[in-house]
Amino acid sequence: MARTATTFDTFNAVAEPKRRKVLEMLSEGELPVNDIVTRLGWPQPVVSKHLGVLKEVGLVSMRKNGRQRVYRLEGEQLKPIHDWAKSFEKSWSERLDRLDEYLQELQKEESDDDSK
Amino acid sequence: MARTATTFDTFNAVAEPKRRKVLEMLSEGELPVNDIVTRLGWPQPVVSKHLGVLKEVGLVSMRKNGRQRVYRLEGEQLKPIHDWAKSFEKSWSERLDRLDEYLQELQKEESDDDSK
DNA sequence: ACATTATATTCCAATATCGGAATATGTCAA
DNA sequence: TTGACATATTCCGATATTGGAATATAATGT
Repeated sequence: MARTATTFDTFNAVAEPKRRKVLEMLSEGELPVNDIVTRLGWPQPVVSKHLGVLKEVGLVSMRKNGRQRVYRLEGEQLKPIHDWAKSFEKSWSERLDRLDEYLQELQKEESDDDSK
Repeated sequence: MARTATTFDTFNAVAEPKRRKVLEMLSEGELPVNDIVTRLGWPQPVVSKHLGVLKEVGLVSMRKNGRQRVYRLEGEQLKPIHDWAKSFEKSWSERLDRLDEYLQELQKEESDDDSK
């Protein structure tokens, strides 16, 4: 068996750097394909293919406007990734917690000084 | 050119469902390989290989203990993913914002009723 | 009907993947 | 040293990927 298909889920779709770039670009508003092509400077088929993958997993939607196809970000689809990563938050915030405690202790000492 | 290497970055490493499973398991505490093997029921080489990828990108670290190798989660490495996804938060919270407004409006109407 | 514009699709080569089987390496114990 | 245990590595087959080139499709204007 080979690697999990790219179109299988959001995690795979987003693993490709170029696709993340496209999503970032679309986060500022919907865009027709050609705008993405000119802004990013990639060959048009490359852009279309990546948009195809993103559409397949629901990360973008498409609307026809004349002969243009306007793509729009569907950001809710990124929430599962956010939530999954966030579920590990504890493991990177522990250090900050300790820093917090330290700072609180400093403050306490300061107010002790004040009360003198 | 083929797909971006799995060992290239965290996003790719985490795109594989089995590797996410391993990370979730390690989030409860460090474990030697064999514990992971028996808990997940996967062939030992499969587990070792996935651990290898995770170690390569720094998502886990390893410590020798006798003939065992104990793996530990390095959760800070997931923060970039969290932050990236969070940067799109606006696009999925807008609906909720609107829902909030709606609910607040409902409440206001209710208290108007109360005041009658 | 035809040319033009905008985009998608197909075919291809090079490459990287994942899992399985077998085997190698490393560590301890007797 | 020999054996048992824990884990990593190598080799392999089947498959999916990405980008490029060429081409197909679709919509518009003349």
